[in-house]
Amino acid sequence: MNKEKIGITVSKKEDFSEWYTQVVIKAELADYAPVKGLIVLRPDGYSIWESLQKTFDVRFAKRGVRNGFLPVLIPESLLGKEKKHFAGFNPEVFWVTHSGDGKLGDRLALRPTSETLAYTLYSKWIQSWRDLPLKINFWNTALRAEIKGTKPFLRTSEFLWQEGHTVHATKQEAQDEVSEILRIYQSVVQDELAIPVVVGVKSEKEKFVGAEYTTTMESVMPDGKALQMGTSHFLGQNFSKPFEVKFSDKDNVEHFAWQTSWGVSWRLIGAMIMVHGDDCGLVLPPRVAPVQVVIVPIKKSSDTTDTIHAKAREIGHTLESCGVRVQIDDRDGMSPGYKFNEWEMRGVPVRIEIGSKDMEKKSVVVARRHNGAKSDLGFESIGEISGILDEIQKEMLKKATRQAEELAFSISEYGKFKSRIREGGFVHAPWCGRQECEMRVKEETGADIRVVPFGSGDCNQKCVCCGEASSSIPVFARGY
RNA sequence: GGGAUCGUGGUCUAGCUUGGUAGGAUUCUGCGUUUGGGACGCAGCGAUCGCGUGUUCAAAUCACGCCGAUCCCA
Repeated sequence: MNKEKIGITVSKKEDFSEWYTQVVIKAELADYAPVKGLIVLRPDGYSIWESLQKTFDVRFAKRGVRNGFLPVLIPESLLGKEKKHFAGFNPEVFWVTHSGDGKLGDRLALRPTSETLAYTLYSKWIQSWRDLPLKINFWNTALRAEIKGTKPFLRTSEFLWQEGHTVHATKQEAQDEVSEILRIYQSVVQDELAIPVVVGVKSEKEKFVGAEYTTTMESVMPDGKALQMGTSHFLGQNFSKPFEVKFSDKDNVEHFAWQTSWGVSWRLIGAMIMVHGDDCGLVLPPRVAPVQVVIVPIKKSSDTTDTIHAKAREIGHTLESCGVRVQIDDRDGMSPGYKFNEWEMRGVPVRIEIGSKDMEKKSVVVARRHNGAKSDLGFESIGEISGILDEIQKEMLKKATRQAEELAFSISEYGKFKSRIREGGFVHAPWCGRQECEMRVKEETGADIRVVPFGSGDCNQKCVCCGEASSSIPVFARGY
C-alpha cells in the first residue's frame, strides 16, 4: 500500500493552489459541474452554507430584516437604468436571447446582482414615510461570467450568496445600517468560521459600481493573497433617483429615499478551507461542522464486540442530547487507521475512539483535529465534549489571528513595499489618496488597495508611491 | 487580454514518437481471515481512450475544430 497516494497528495505549503482544489473535492464539499466555472455543492458543503444562513438570519431578523425571493431574469432595459452600475457589470453578464428556437424581443440578463430589479419593485411598494425603513434580504445565486482563473468557491460563474437591500428616510439611518450590517458580518465570520478580518472602506476605484461608498471586510489567506469576505454599500440616492424610490415625508414633501445593499457569498467557505486546512485535509470550526464528533469503535474478533458498540451508541445518544452533531463509524472491513485518516481529511473536529482498553479504563480517547492532541475522557465526563468543542472553536480563531498577524506588514518605502507585495501579505502603507498612485502601484506590483481600515486616517506620513503627504494608511495586497 | 501544459474504467496511470486485441495499480462487489494510525487472501464487475470532423483497409495513437481542467504573465 502506497501511503502517499491516498488522501491529499501535496502539501499546503508547497503547492497551495493544488492543495486547495484537492481538499474541496476529496473532502466532498463540492465537485465540478459539466460547464466551465460552475460547481456542484455536495451535502457537507451545503450543510456549512445552511449553518451560516441560520446564523445570519437570526442576526438580520434582530435588525428587522426579512427574507424574500426574486426571479433570476432581469430585462435589459431595467439593468441599464443606472448607467455606471450597468457599465461595471456588462462584461460579465450572461444573456438569455431565445425561448426555444424563437428569438426574444428584449434580451434577459441572468442576474449579476439584483439592485435594479429590487428597486423597481420598491418604488411600487413605498409611498409614505410610514413604509420605511424597508429591509429585505434575498438568499439566492448571482451569475457573473468568469472565463479565466476559476476556482471552487472563490471564482465561479454562479455563486450562492445573500443580498440585503434596505431603504431609509434619512441619510444617517441608511449609513448606520451599512455599518451595523458590516459589524454583523465581522462577528459572524469571527465567531462561526474563526477567521479574523480587517474592516474598513474600499477606495473609489474598488468600490461597488453605483455606490457612494463601499465598506468591506478583508482577510489574508495563508498564501499571502487577500480575499474579500463581504461588503456593505451605502448607495445614497444613486438608485432611488433613476428608479424613483420616493416617499412623502411627515410634512407631505416628496423625497428620494436613501438606500443600502450588502452581501456575503460562499467565498466564506473557501476562506475557511484555506485558513484552517492542513496537509491532512480540511479542518472545520466546530460551529459549522456538519459532523462535530465521530465515534470510531475498535473491536477485536476475540472481544465481546457488542459491548463496545453498545457503549459507542450510548455515548452517541448522550452527545446528541447535549446538542452535539455526532456520527458513529461502525463500517466493517476497514481498519481504524483508515477511518482516522478519512475523517481527518473531512475535517471533523473531534474523534472519539473506543476499544477494549477503553472499556477496561472506563474512558474513551478524544482526538482533536485542529492540533492533533489526544487525551482520555472518563465515561462519566462525556458531557464535557460540548466544552471541548467551544474550546477548539476559540483556539482556531486564536491560531488564525496569529497567522494573519504574521502576514501583516507596515511599510513606507517603495522598494521594500514592492518586494513585500511580491512575497505576499497585507501591506499597510501610507497613501496620498490619488487614483494615479493606486493605479501605478497596481501596474508595478499587481497589488490593489483592499481596504482602508477604519481609523487609519490622517497620519502625517508620505505616500509610499509619490512621496506627497498621505491621507490614510490602506492595506495593499494581491487578491483573489 | 497574451502564453504554456494536460484530458485513457470511480481514482492514479502505461501505451502515442513508429496507426493493428487498451495493460497495471488502487477503488468497488462477494466470501473468508483481520481491526489501537491508511490490513490480507481468493474470485469478480467496471473504458464507445473528453467531444466532433477529417486522413486511412484500420485511429487512444496522425491533422483540424470544439469542450473542460491547471499554471504563468498583463
